[in-house]
Amino acid sequence: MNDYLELIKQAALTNSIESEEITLYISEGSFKINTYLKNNIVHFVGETCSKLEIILGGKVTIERIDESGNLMTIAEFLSGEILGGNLLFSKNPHYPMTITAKQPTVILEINKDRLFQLFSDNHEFLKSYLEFVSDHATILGDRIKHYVNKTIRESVMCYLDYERRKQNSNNIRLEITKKALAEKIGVQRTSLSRELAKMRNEGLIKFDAESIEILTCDDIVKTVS
Amino acid sequence: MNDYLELIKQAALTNSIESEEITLYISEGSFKINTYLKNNIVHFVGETCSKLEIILGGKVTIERIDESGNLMTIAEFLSGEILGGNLLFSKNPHYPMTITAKQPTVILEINKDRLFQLFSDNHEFLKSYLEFVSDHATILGDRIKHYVNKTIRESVMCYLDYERRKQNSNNIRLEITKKALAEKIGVQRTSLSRELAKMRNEGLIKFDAESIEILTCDDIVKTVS
DNA sequence: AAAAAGGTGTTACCAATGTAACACCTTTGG
DNA sequence: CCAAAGGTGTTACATTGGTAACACCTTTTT
Repeated sequence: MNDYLELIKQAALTNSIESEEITLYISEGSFKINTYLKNNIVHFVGETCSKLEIILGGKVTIERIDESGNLMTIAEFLSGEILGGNLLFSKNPHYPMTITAKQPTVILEINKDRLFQLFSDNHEFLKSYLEFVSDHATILGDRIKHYVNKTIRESVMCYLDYERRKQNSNNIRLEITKKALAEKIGVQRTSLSRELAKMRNEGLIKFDAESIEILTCDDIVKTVS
Repeated sequence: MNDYLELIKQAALTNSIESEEITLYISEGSFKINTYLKNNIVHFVGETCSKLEIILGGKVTIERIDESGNLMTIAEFLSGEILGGNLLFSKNPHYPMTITAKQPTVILEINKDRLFQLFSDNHEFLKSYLEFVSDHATILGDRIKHYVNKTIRESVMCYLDYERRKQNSNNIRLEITKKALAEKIGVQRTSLSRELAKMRNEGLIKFDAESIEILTCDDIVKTVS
């Protein structure tokens, strides 16, 4: 249990709460720790959201399955991020999509009443909470923009640009499979494959199963406005 | 000025604030009233958001113009709704898209510090605020789902279903022009026109310049899941 | 009333992308 | 080590929807 306390103190949202308080809240049940294994479902689509959750470790994704059974990853949340922040106080507090753990995941659950109490007692906490919720909402907004990015090439460029900065190299190691990448950007695997082949023909990239090398940065800068 | 006070007392978010307080806030400048004419720009894309705004009357829309100059209406906000609620406390508080008044519009502007103070002083207000922000975020979420609705037919079905319920009739009077409808669902006018023609050929609808009549409800129910 | 502006309907053409089918790898589990 | 499962690359085909061009209306402006 103490290692959980440590994790809670590390999370940006909860680090302004005293350890003794945390212990108290856990013992009285208004804070709770849940653990999930890989591919466990954290929340089903339509489930009522009645608690705020903070990811203490691991990774969850929000996925959408359309009528034809195609999978699309809408968002990915890692340690320190919150779930349900936008839902909890909403008039229609139902998870709009299924949330799944993609790795062994530890989640802290905060009861709604306790949360509201924390807002009143701890202005620092309220400030962090608002910041988190706001950032999430803008992430969702970006996501819209991202989907308005309609061509596959644009989506690929976005991804490459992001990874290029992250890995600080033009030779990008693929941390996920191409199949997963296709799901991430919401296109067919074969269409992604085709577009990558086109980009190779045009001399923009080189690639194999494990990596993509960017040959001309100019176009990326142009495309990713 | 008194008529504004009246409007402020009517808005769901602010109706828990006492009239005297409101008057005080206005006189000290932490509340401010702004008015806009039709097609005035309320906020430019990229502008920093430093205040919360409440629409007291009129209508604003959030529009996106893509590289090719095509217009798409992302959202529409009416009296009582708030602007900037998701931005204000965000780390990157810039309006992601331009906000335009579509009618003569009156907006109440609340200073960030005053807002935070109100959260502390008035828990009812905090609750309403959280509810508003949450609902907005979920609206944005729906909007994603809406854009994932990729075929024009699906978007049209959605619109027809919505209007059918609203007007309580299968013979739907078009309150907006077809051009505007095309912008609303983010497609070319001609493509919408073509799709409507197809649906007419298939015996699903009849239409003219002012109305669309739904002939078979079944498909709508099937399409709009 | 004449002219200009803007909405509407239609169609030929084309680019983007989903679908399906297949061959070929690599990884995993018995 | 072998077989099954799952990722990868490729291509022919069909559909969707954007573009452009035009004719026809209605509304607004002068």
